[in-house]
Amino acid sequence: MGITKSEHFTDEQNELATLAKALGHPARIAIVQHLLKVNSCICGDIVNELPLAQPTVSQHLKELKNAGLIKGNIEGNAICYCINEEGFNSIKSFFDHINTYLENKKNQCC
Amino acid sequence: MGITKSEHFTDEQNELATLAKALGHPARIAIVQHLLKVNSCICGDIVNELPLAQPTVSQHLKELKNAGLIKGNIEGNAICYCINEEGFNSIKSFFDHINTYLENKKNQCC
DNA sequence: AATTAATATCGTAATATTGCAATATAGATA
DNA sequence: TATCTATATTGCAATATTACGATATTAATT
Repeated sequence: MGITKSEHFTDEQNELATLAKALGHPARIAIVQHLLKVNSCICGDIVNELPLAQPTVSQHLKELKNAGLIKGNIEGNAICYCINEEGFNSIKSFFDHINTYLENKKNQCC
Repeated sequence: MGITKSEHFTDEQNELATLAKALGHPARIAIVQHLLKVNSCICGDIVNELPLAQPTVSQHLKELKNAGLIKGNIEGNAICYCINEEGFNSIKSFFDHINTYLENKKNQCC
């Protein structure tokens, strides 16, 4: 049905899924990678970096912002984007958990 | 158009996006969390754990398997699933990069 | 061989996502 | 104020995802 039964899952599960989903498109990975590289923000530059039209990029930026993975500051008539620490911190403990698990090499099928 | 322009992005960007996308649904987060908890695998148990019908769970398991995040072993007429280290290792360096970046607190907008 | 049990696949309806042209908005500048 | 520049929003077509009933498959059990 294309409609996710969010109400049947925990808040944590829904939040992690929302964050992962926001990263689930190569354009949005590219945006995050670019922000990690140039550190301080840009926006028209992101449009120039990506092989997509300006409205499409704007939409991807909106999704990353809504998920809490990037922030945008108004700078005159331009908007400056950068990484939002909060969103990535929410993911961190999940992956820390997985890494600890994998380091202990318990992951064998039956 | 609902069709992603994968060919315009790098292999790394597409791979990370595929992995993130596979985790971009609460049911699939729940499956991974369950496998982390019970360690060795199960399958009918996963169906019982989730508030979804058996074909739906089967579909989610398939997506996680295709992404390389879980593995399945045939055990008689049952199938035993567990975490697949490889998939999660691919994500690790991306998040390590982000964590290093955030620890250096360079993330300020213009 | 027939039945049971566990899982996958098919088919389909409902909804979501992707992409962009056209247009709107808002600030800067002439 | 008119215009330019940067970004967002709207509207829509194409495609993808989600969910599940019905059915198929495969192996164990009787």
